[in-house]
Order: sequence, then structure tokens, then C-alpha cells
Amino acid sequence: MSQIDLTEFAPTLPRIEGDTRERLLEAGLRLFAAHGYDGVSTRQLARTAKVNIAAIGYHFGGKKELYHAVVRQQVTETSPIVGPIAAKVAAGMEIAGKNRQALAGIVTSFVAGLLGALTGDERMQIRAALIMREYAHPTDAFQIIFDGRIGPLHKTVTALVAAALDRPTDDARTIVRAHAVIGQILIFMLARVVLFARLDWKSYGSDELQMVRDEVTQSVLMSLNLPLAGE
Amino acid sequence: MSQIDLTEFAPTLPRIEGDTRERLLEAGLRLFAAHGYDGVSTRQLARTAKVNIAAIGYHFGGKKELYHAVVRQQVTETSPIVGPIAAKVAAGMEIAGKNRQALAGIVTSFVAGLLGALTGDERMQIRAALIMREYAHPTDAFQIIFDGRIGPLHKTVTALVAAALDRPTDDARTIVRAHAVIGQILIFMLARVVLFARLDWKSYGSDELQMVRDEVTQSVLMSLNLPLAGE
DNA sequence: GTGATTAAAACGAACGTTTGACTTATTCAA
DNA sequence: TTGAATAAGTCAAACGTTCGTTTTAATCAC
Repeated sequence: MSQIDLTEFAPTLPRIEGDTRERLLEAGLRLFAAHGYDGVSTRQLARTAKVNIAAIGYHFGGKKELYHAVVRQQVTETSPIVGPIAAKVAAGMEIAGKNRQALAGIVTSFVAGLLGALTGDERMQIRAALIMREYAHPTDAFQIIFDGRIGPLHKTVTALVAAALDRPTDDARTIVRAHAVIGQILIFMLARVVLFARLDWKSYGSDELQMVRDEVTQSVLMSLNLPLAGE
Repeated sequence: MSQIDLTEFAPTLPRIEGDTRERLLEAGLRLFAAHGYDGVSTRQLARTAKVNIAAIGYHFGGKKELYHAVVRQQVTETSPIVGPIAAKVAAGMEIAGKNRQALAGIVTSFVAGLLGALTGDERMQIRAALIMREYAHPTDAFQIIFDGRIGPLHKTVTALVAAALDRPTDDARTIVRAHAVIGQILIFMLARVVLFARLDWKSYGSDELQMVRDEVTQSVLMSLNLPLAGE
């Protein structure tokens, strides 16, 4: 099946290097993200990684196990990126209490942080494509992603929403509301093709990204009844 | 690749009937939505449709053309569902002018309409899964969906957002803001697995749906600085 | 030499597509 | 009314290719 342009990043990526295992993980990340599990063959993986095809079986057991290893590695590797964003929210909330100006500041930095992480560098966009596939088409790997990355982040946002709306953290309605907040941010990754088609954008450049950051921040703040910056 | 639960609807769906062409379109919708283009074989399509495998080539030309025909059919079939929702917004805005109470009413009915359409019946959920795949992994078929369904809807929301925020309709910032509004709604389809995992839900029942509708309506109204119902 | 790794080749199974015979329905001159 | 001719659709079978995996031998570091 022909792609529109998910392989766009490929040319600017550094050549794959490292030992056989690393090379396969790197090729797996790029190829699975661009074409999906079923859209990639073991021969293609081996060719891209410049590795013999038997190495997949030797190092991972098989194609499925390689895929899981790729997903697991991405969950691990994004930890130092996403972790601090969540940590900053948690730390900020300790101090902020019910101060709405302070809560607004936390939201602002959270939105900027998450949007920056999602759209910022090329590598994160590849990872996001991989994760998006698991949203649309959950496999066994979804549990790995949810437990490792998405679930904790969702809980953090829920706590923030609970504080802003003065609701209990464990209420289903609060969780639903948190989901709506996350939607305002994630849509710019999940449905980026739609936005790009509407605005005739090709990618998130720094100008585009700043505009998105401004608008999303405003939107989220208003949806949580928090004061806008400078009020 | 094993699925988690996208085939869940299959058992409650009516048996496939009609002539060979219709049977293949129906089987294609269900299978492509559940497993993706590369995840479905022509033999599987023929078996599910209870049709000879040569019928794919005879009626459509090949597997790819069948897929495009399926997508095109869904765009057509959703017209009487999505069309009125957009039409109601357009009509309402004529009358509402700058009356914020009236605008709030339009938003409320729009959110309810779109959420209902997206999560309401089983068939729409299958269609949504198909479309979601094109978000994550756009192929030639994305253009069909964007031109036919998503683009016009996005413009409608943009007009609504422009009225609510008193901004020009064609401003990029307005479009971005509209995207954020859509995100608050679409996330409940695009990332439903995440919400379900958080809340231990299995599907959108009527109770769950009403809660989502309430919260999303509130969230969108607040993000557009519109009065909540009963104010 | 030994154990870990890579290379080339081959495995059976499944892939998308095509073939040619066959059935059924329709047309139209006789 | 008949019967050959045409067209549309279906069928089992087979096409050549690619799939994921495995085997066996060669290579490497220590």
C-alpha cells in the first residue's frame, strides 16, 4: 500500500549504526512506525538494519518479539523526556495548592512541555507514529505503552484537572474531563494530517509550533476556568 | 498480530448478504477496520464475504481498489448522518448572530450530535476505526475521506469557533483553535482504548455516553468562553 | 578450541492475481 | 417458439512471488 508521507523523516535521519541488536531495534522503530507491523517484512528489516535475516530469530526470537522489544525500548527511552514533564506538574501542585494563578502556570508549562515533546524532534514524531498505531489497532504491545507511559501521564493530568475544577481525583467525571484536556493536546499529533491539510502545512516548524502552543494553552486554561497569562 | 478487541463487534453484526459486490464491500469494511489493509488477505475477504476469490479482481480490479471502494462507500453512507449535524450548526449560526446563549446552544447540540454519531451505533464505530487507520497511516484513501467528510466538518467547526471567539474565519489561529475543539470530541474515539483502560469500561453504554457528553459539552463551552446551560 | 554470532540457502505456507472452463440470463434472427 | 450467439458472473485451480522461520556452515573473539 502506498504511503502519503510517513517516511518523510527517513532521509534526514542518521545512518543506522551499532551492533546487530541495536541496528535491528532502530530499523524496527523506523519501519514499524512508518508502515505498521503487517506492512513490514523481516527481509525489509534485515536489509534496512544491514543485518542478516537470521539475526531477528537469534536475538529476539521472531518478528513479533522484535516489535515488542522496539515498543519497550521506546517506553524506556521516552522516560527522561516525559518523566520530568509529569514530575514538574506534581511538584508544582504541591506548592500551588488552590492558587489559581499558580495552577495556570503549571498548565501552561505542561501544555508547552507535552506539545514540545510530541512535535519537537523527529525521533519523537516517529515514536508517536508507533504509538498512534497502537491506539488505532491495539495489540499486545498496547499494555506495555499504557502501563509505562500513557497511564501515569493520564493520572497526572487527572490530578491537575481535579485541582483546577475542585473535584475528587478518582471520580469518573474528572477522568473523563482529563481525557478531554489531553484531547486538546494529542489531537495535534493524532490528527496532524488533518490540520496540515487544512492549513497547507508540511510540518511543525517553530513558527507553527508556537502558534499551536499559544492557542492550545489558551484553550485548555479556559476549559479549566483558569486565568490566562497576564490576568 | 493478535488483536486486543477490535473484532468485538463482529458477533453482534448481522450476517453479510446481498450480491457479490455488496458482500465484498461489507466484508472489506469489517475486516479492514479491524485489522488494517496489510492485515487482511484476499482469501480472508473472500471467505468472510462467502464469495470466490476471483470476484475481487472481477468486480474491483484488485485488493487496493476494493479498499478504496470501501472507503468511498463509507464517506457516502455517512453523509446523511454527519450532514445534518453540520447543517444544523450552519442554520443555527444564521439565526444566532452574536447571541452567546444561542451560540452555546449550537455548540451543545453539535457536541451531542457528533459524539452520538461517533460512538452511537456499532456500524459507526467500525467506520471510525477505518478512518482512524487513515489518520495514523494515511494512504491514497485519506484524500477521499478528507475531501468528503473531515474537511467540510472542520470548516463548520472553524466558523463556529470564529463566531464564539469573535475572530476571522480564515485565520490560521482560528483553525488551530477549532482543531483543539475537535480534539476534545474526537479523542473519545481516537483514544477510546486509553479511556477504557483508565475507567475499566468495555464500551460506550448509554450511561457512559451521557457522562461523556455532559463533560465534553462543558469543556468545549468553557474553552470557547460560552455560557453553560442554565446560566 | 570454544561459544557467540553471522552468512547463505532453503523450508513450507501464504500472498495477490490470473486463467479457462462452466453456469446462467438475455438477445435476436429464423 | 425455437435455438444459436452473446454477455455477465462464478468457480476451482494454478500462477509466480514473498512471507516468517529454520538449518547448516563459516567466521569471529577470546
